[in-house]
Amino acid sequence: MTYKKVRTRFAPSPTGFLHIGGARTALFNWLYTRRHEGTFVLRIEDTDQARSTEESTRAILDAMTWLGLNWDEGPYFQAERVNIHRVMVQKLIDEGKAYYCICTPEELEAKRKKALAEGRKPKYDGTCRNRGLARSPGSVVRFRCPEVGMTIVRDLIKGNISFNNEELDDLIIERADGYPTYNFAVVVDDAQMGITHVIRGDDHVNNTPKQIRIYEALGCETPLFGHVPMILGSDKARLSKRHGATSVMAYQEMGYLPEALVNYLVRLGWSHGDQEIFAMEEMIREFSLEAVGKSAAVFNPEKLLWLNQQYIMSYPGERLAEVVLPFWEKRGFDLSNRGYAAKAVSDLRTRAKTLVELADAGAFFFREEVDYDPEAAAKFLTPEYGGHLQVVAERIPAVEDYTKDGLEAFLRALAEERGTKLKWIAQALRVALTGKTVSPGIDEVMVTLGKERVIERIRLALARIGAGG
RNA sequence: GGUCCCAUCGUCUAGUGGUUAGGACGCUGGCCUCUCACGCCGGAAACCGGGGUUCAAGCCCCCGUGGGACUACCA
Repeated sequence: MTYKKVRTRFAPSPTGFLHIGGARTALFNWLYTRRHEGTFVLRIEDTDQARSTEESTRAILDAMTWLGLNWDEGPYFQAERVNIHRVMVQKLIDEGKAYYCICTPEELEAKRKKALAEGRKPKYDGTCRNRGLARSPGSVVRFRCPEVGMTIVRDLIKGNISFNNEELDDLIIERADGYPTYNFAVVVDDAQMGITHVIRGDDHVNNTPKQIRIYEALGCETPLFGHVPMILGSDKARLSKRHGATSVMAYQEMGYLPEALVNYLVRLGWSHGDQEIFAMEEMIREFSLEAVGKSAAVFNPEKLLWLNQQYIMSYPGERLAEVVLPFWEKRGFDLSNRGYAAKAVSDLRTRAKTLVELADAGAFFFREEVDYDPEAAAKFLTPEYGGHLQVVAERIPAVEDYTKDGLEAFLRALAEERGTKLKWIAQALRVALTGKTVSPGIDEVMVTLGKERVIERIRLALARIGAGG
C-alpha cells in the first residue's frame, strides 16, 4: 500500500449555478480530503465553449465559499489547458492508440438510429479505425479502445464493477474545433494534477472504464474512484427545477444557514450511526467513503427545514443576528441599534424555520407604526380589553424589576387584581404591541421593546379603541 | 434496445446470520403554556417478490420485478 498524500478535485462545468447535487459531491470530496489532510483542487471544466459562462464560474465559486468548502488549489480552467490536451492527443496518435476520423455528425446520427432500430448497440462502427487518415478540416480524433478483455473499476463506494471491453466505444477525444472532449480532458487533467481519488456522481460509472483505458494508453497510474449515488426528486426522477429550488444560492436567499444545508447534504447518502446533527469538525473526523450508501436518495425539503430550525436555535447569538440583519435591511428597517436587533433575534430564534420567517415574525420590532392584523384588532382592541391595557400603561413606569421574570410577576398580579386570567391581558397586550396574536413571550417582547415603546404602543392602541375601531 | 448501478417505515437511514427491526423528518394523541414556537411523553408506519444456502436470513447466492444512470464532436 502506498501512503501518497490524498489529492481530490471538484470539477464542475460552468454552465449554470452550483446545484444541490454538485454541492454534495463537492462536500464529500472536501470532507474526504480534510479527513485525510489532503489537497482539494478546484477545476472548472469549460471545454464546452458554447455553453460555459463566466457568470456561472463566479456563481459556483460564491456558492462553494458560502458553504465553507474552501479549496487549496485552483480554480484551474480546463480550457486554458488545451495545449496539454493536444500534446497528449498527438502522443496517442503517434503511438497508434488514436486515429483521425472523418465521419460526419449526420452520418453518425443516421448509423446510430439505424443500429437502434435494428436492435443493435449504437456504438461507433469503426469506419475510420484502420484507414490511417491524416488530420483534415472537420476531422476528429478517436481513441482506439481495446475490443477484447475486461476492464474492472475498483470503486470505493460500490465495490468492483466489471465491463466487457467490447461494450466500450471508440470515443472522440478531440473535436473538430480542436477542443478535447470531457472523457479525455478529465483523464489528462486528473493524471497531470496528481489526483489520487476521483469522487463524483455515479452518473459517471459508465464513463469510467473508458477513462481507465485512456489512463493506461497514456501510461498513467489510475486514481481510486468513488461514485456517489444521485440525488432524486420526490418522484424519484433526477433532481431538477421541477422539484423546487436546486441552486445552492437560492437557499441562502430563502433564509437557510450554510451549516444546515451542509448538514442536510452530508446525511443524504452518508450516515454515522443514528447521529443527525454534525458540527463541521465532527463530519471531518467521522467521514468515510465506506459509510456512504449505494442507493440514490430523495431530496426531502421538510427535513432540511427542520435542520435549519435546529441550527437557527443553536447558532451563536451574535452570528445569528449578523445573518438576519440583511433580511431586515431589505425591508428598509433602521438597524443602527445593533443591541436592540440582537435582542429581537434572541426572542425570535425558537420560532422560525428560516431567516426569512424570523425576519417576518420580528418585523413589528422595527416598524414605526404597529401594523394591526384586522382580526386580531377586532377581537382584542376593544373597550373590554382597553381597561387592562390602560392600567398596564399606567403602572409600567413604576415597575422596578423590568425583566422577563419581573414582568411576568407584574402581569400575573395584575390579572389576579382585576379578576381575570393572564392570557386575556397577555393577548390584548400582544395585539397592542405587535399587531398580531402570535409573537414571542409577551414579557420578552416588553423587555426588548423597552418601557417607552411599550407605553407608546399601548397609548396608540387605546386611541384606536377610543376612536371606535 | 444494450451496458452498468441500486432496492429496510411516505422520506433520510441504522442493521453486517439469532433484534420486540433502532433513530430522524413528516404525520398523529397528550403534557407544558400568555399566543406561537421550543421542550417532554406516547402512537401509526418498513425488510419488493420467488427460489435456494443454513438449525436460523433484512443481512449470503440466484432469478424475477421495480427504479435509476449511461449509451453526444455535453460535462
